[in-house]
Amino acid sequence: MDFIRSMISRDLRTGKYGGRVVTRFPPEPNGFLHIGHAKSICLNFGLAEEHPGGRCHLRLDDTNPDTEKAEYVEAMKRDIRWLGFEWGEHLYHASDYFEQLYRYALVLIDKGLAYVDSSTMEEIRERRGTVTTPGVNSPWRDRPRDVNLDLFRRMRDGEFPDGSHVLRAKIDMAHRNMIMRDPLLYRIRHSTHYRQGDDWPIYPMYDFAHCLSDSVERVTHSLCTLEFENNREIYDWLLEHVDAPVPRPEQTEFAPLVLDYVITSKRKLKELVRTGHMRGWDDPRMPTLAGLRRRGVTPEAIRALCDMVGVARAQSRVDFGKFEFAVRDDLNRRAPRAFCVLDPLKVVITGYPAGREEIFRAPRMPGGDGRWGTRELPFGRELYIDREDFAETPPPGFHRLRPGGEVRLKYACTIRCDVVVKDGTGRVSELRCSFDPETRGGVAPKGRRVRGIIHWVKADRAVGAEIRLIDRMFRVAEPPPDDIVGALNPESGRVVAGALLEPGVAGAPPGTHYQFERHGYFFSDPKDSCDERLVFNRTVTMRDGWAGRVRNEAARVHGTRAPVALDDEAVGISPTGHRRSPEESLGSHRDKRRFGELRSLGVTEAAAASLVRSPAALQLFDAARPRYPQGAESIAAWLVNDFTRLLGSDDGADPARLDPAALGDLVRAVDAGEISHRQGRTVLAALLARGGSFAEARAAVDLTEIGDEDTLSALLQELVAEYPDKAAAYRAGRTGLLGFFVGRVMRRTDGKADPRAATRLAEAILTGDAKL
RNA sequence: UGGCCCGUCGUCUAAUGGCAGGACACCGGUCUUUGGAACCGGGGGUGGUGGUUCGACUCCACCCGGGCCAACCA
Repeated sequence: MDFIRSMISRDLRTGKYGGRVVTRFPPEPNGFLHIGHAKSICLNFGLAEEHPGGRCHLRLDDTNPDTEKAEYVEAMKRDIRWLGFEWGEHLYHASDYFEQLYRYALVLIDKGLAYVDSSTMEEIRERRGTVTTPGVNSPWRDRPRDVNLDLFRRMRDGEFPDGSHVLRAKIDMAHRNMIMRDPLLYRIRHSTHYRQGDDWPIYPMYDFAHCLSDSVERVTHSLCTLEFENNREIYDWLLEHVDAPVPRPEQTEFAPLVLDYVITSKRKLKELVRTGHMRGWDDPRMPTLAGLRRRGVTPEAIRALCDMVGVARAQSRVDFGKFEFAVRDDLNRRAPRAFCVLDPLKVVITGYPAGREEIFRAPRMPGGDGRWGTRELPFGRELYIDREDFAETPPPGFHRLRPGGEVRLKYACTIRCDVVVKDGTGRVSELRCSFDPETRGGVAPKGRRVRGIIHWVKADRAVGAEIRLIDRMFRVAEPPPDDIVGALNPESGRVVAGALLEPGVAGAPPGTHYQFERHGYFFSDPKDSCDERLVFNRTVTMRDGWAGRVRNEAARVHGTRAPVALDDEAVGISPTGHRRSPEESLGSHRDKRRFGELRSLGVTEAAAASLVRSPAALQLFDAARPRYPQGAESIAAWLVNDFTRLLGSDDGADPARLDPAALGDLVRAVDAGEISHRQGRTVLAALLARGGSFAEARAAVDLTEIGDEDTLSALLQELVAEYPDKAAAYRAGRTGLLGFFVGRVMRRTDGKADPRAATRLAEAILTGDAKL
């Protein structure tokens, strides 16, 4: 289960959204959906399907009139449905909320939280500062509320030209998050919107429109990709300050799908289409859903890929092999087999009468249950095989046809190459072969096994076809963003005009999948293929074991790889060549002095450095010490470890509630052995949550500990009986399993068992030394 | 140079502080009328250094590496 599904389960358990799961898929209709969107679609719509009563809205995020078109909306709907998802009645447009959004903006202005800025674009940019320097306030920042209200109304009424004013949130021009430096909320744009026409001269910005649209639709989980992490702060800020109804939607980010050899920038894809490098959004080389569909990739394969890739926050890059696997795995089940000769080489069966024809039958699907039936393969004196299935000087391991060698024509018979005929240029133009009638239909008499098996077609019965050998779009896995065109794979659209197919393929309607045996999976082009001219796109090649062997052979010949030099940076050493101590990473002299004092008190190096860096913890340290003067080292350790941890993980923990005296007492009690470290942690959590003295907190929490040997051994005996294989594995040397048994004891006792006793007993019982 | 986020087999991804597991790729084998498919088996991993803990992929600190943010785009 991924982290988003875990989060939703948790929300369902705690009733955060009253049991509702409402997601949304919010594309901007400024281009076509691509494989990257597929991940988001599968996630959002998948989540809705998984939960009873769950919904996923399709919302067109159409707040920029200059880039959006109705045709893109239609394409998006088509592509989402093709993937197998349905939004039902929940089709929305951000542009339908313009009136509501406008009113929300008035609320912000009214609260003094938004203002009309009349600076130029350049001025705004300059005053924003940089990531390391604060911005400066706009001279228009303190306009009176009524002026703002009036100006904004007039902006809405269309009184001002583009770029003359913007509406901005009034937050903080020195904010460390650049996005929070008075973000723009509205801009003036006298453009015709594809749905709203000329009704609106002002348009909301993404940050303003998105959170509010989510809120209007009562979305619960607003999922987006990692690059919006920084925008979460403004998302929450806006919902809070317009007093959006609770519970409010919450944004969660996940890693986008990044696939080797693919780009998913709509802007760049659009550019490739515009410049004619691609023949449209649905060019079969394109990573768009329309392109993939036309190439023959199935929605099932795309969904399988998304399942394989998972959902996480780590930046990741998916191996292209995963995509290919998903496609092959699906097509293997659904694509009937056929013979296709891409590069024909004539074969004359010298012993076969010229006018004669016989029919061999072959299964449409191999190894199957016969439901797919059989196909007919006419055979005669003149055939074609693929040129690459013959080698005049075969490389080692090659077991297809060679001069004097034998090969099996699949489903027909074995032939032997007797004569190689060449044309004037020295190129092989024809093979004269003899055939063995005994081997007809695949019978192999006398135990004579022929290793090579190749496909073929009968010369006068084959049907011609155009085959587009679609290949990966780029030559390199990670095309450089500044030179996409230069990285294009010139081979990705290779066209073979004169391919020959077995006759049964002749009537294939557009949009039919085939596996052309030994070549790969192909799909008759939905647009260009017709009865008069068959056109097939290669969806994916077969997995190529031969290529792998050739590769290995080459590696063997070229010797072993050079040893890899470990560079210093990779092993965590600074460029200056030495490892910095915690002390050295301290900045000021004051900090260094404090560090020295702590060290002389007996505080460890690591703890001292941490304490110096954390003023709040340091203050607690100083205040707690009088209560336990000898315990400097322990107090420091508690502060930098358990205390910091509780602050980071527990929402209810408030350091202000912690009485330093209680902390001192706590640490002393642990050191004195009055309570265990574990129990100490429990008490500390209580102290952080509710305050009070050590004695009070200690009395308030349940500190019972099961140390009783009889109870623990009985439990362990049960566990050993329950998991005999684990116990055996432990005895066989998998000592890591001790933790498994101890863990189970802890779980069964609700965390109350004494882990030391449990560990000791588990060891004794497992090794059979159970005299205790 | 700031803030936020992220580092687990080659790749993607799991593991309430308690067995480092799965998938793709790779290698080997069985079978096979696709150098395909199927089936079986194998190797391979927690970025580094400290710390806390009975026990750390998980918590703490620092270091190293990567990503995002300075559009009147989304």
